[in-house]
Amino acid sequence: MRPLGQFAANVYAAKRMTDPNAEAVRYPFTGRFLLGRLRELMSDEEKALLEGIIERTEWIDKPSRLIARGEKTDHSTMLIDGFMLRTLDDTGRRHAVSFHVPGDFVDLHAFALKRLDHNIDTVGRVKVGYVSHAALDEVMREHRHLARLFWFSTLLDAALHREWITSLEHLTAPRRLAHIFAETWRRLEMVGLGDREGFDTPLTQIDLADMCGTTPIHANRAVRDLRERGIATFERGRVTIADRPALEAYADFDPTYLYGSASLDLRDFST
Amino acid sequence: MRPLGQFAANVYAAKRMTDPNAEAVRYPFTGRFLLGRLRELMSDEEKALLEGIIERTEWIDKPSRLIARGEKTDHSTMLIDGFMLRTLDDTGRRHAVSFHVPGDFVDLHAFALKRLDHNIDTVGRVKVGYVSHAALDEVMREHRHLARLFWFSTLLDAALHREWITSLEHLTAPRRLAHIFAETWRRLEMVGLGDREGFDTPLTQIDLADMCGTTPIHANRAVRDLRERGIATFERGRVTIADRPALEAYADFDPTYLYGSASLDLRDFST
DNA sequence: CGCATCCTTGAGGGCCATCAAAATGCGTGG
DNA sequence: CCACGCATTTTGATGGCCCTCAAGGATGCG
Repeated sequence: MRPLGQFAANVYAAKRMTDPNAEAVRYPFTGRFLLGRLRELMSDEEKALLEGIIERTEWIDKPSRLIARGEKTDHSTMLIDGFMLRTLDDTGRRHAVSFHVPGDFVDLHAFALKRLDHNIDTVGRVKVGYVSHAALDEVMREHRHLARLFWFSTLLDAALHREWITSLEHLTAPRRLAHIFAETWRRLEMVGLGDREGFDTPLTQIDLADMCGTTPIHANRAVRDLRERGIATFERGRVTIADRPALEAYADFDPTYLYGSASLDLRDFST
Repeated sequence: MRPLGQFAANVYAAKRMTDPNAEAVRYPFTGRFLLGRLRELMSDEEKALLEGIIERTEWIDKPSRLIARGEKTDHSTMLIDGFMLRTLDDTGRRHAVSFHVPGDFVDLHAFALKRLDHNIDTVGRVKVGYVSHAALDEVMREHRHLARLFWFSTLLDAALHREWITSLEHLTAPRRLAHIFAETWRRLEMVGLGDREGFDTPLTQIDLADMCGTTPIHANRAVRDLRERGIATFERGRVTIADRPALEAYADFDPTYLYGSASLDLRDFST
């Protein structure tokens, strides 16, 4: 994988970055949206507008299917706290096509598509915020730059999909798992979550299997492989990374596809 | 895979559809853009605008890398004739993450991302049209509805990615190949290409391998599998589908993710 | 007619699915 | 505090899919 550029070891060291925690406090519902990516290009007015169109928030305690494939929706969902999976079912089996962390506008694309071609499933306990499509439409009509940022955020999803495809095409199951851990950790860092040793997550090994495209049994062997290599450990509720360079090397991980602020030369979105 | 709804056997039979060939004649560069999807919602003014911002067209005779990963671009590319692959390289091997047919605005997302995280490779002989980002920006500033359609078209790419992921996660190589044939045929039909028996394509078995995430050797065995089952044959330059229902059943193919006009209830994009 | 590219086939081995079963951890209720 | 049920995690054995290495055949182009 040819690297596109250097990525600072500590993504928060980059210039023009926004302090993650301050944002999350000031904008409790939407403070992590595009954090670590292009949030530094959002004006205070835009941030306030976005925060203001969250009409309702909700805690969902148990893993559940928030939106089923084919359902017609008139609102979109901001993931405020916790994790979600985007999934597709085939006979008796669930397949994950992407994973979401706080700050992700998980079904913004439903605004344009109206019906999703996939499910949105919660993982563990989550807090979500709802925005009506009518409100989105109104805000976007008046605020072209914000509309452009919304577009950008859906393009990020597509970039994640592409990386997931490549990962499925050329990595073994343990390496794919390593890739998932590496990506998740980076994305959590971007939005001010995770810590020095790893991150907390309510994912089960069954979820990991859905994400790796393997069986739970083999996912377990992949977990064991990472443990025996001294790369990472997985316990219920917690992923601990013992050796980050080894993890990222094993996964053939190059974070440029995340379009993080630390690789600012990657895009030019100031208009 | 749970079907979302019925898809007419002949996608052109649906109401409110635009005649594919007439469009391609009237708008020689962009007449297939969103054809079979939401083109019927484009006004004549919008169609003319889009056609007008194509600044230059070019025939490219040999398979080549049109845009390399990481390259900075100030224009986007409309695929007018022929086929393209979106690829990522890893050590010595190319992996395809999506496939493009005429009418696809292949790197519209480069407008927002500026640098792509993947390559754009041509397959066989292609004709492309170029649009500067400045022109795109100007058109989108004045024409909100057209801007929305551009957004929609990039969301289609993401939907294709998701289907590709699912296909990789749960289908064997011969079935993935069948899925690629089924999808390609449908998409060509949408834009007025392909025919009753199949479609012409300059894809090699090496390309098929890159698309399936297998080796060329195994791709060849997948081709043989489809031939021996009486489902489809692949010769240089031509895919012939012997048994469409068998093909689509074998591939577990449900075309709703293509968001075609024939499944109009899938989205509501009239604003 | 030589060369390059693509297609085809065979043999051996590794990754991962499936079937089967047991151990661990957690929440609930007694 | 313990008993119990349930979901999750772990391990073993067998077999199929697909990779790798190797080699030969077809096709098209200069």
